Amino acid sequence: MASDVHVFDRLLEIALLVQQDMGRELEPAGLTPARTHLLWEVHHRGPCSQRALATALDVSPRNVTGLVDALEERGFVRREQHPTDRRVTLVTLTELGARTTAEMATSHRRIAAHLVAGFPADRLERFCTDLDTVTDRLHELMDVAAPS
Amino acid sequence: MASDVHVFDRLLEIALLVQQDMGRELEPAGLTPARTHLLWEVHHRGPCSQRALATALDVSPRNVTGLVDALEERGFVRREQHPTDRRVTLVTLTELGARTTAEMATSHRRIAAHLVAGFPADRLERFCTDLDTVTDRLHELMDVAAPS
DNA sequence: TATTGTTATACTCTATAACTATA
DNA sequence: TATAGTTATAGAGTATAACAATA
Repeated sequence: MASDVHVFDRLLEIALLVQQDMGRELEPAGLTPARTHLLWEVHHRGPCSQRALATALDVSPRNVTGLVDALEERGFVRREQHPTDRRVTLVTLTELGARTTAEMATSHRRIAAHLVAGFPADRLERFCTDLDTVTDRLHELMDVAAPS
Repeated sequence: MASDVHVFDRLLEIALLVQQDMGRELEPAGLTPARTHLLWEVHHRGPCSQRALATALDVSPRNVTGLVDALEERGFVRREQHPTDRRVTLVTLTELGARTTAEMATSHRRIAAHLVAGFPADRLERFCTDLDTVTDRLHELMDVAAPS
């Protein structure tokens, strides 16, 4: 049963499932996948400029404007002035945003725990190592192939 | 290094990378991710009704209409009459569509082979088994949680 | 009456290009 | 001159609702 194709098909399937899961219960609150992704990024990086977010998400600055607009309108983030550079807008989490991302993190942990429940320590260890390898090679492929 | 959270983060990362990769060289030809997904489905199922595609892709019938319109316009698929039920439109691959999906399959095999290159047989075997387990559990989670 | 696909309408995500305010 | 963010415009993906043709 173990074959190369199998691996790719599985990864594709997993990609679809994970994507579907991200922000399914969140959509009612206006947290679409793209907005969730941005919120998640701010959660990890702390207050940051929209420019930085555009780069991090590999998306146009214009797009970030729209996403931040929507998130601000719904109370998840706040736009603040950069202390020294007046061109820059700093995006920060509101209390609601912080609470929401904290819940997401908890949810991720719960899901991940369920996914590998019952794996003996050494098996989990190997699985993580292999996942790392595959991820690294995917990154390589993307970077090498990217320069159109 | 091996931990539950690690697994989820990796899967999320992989999801993003795989998604990005799917149809990057194809976009110039008008093959966006959603259209590619539909094309891929027809490749696997053979000629099928738009209704069946809507169900398979978990998407509205209206959406399928648009995707098939675009694919037909670009010569990847053809609409044909169902032999007995005149309500039904059968979507089939054109020669171009068949050639394109064949190339995609080849590309998948090449990528997958690279991802697990150098894995000894038993390690690949275990990795596939674990991927299967994780995929199955993801499916479970989605199905259980889905009924809103 | 139920089903298939379509038209109508609307919202989200995304991009490029032109513009404003600041460095 | 270069950078950060915005307005303007456009294409793609998605959904619901109403409708036509067919079963």
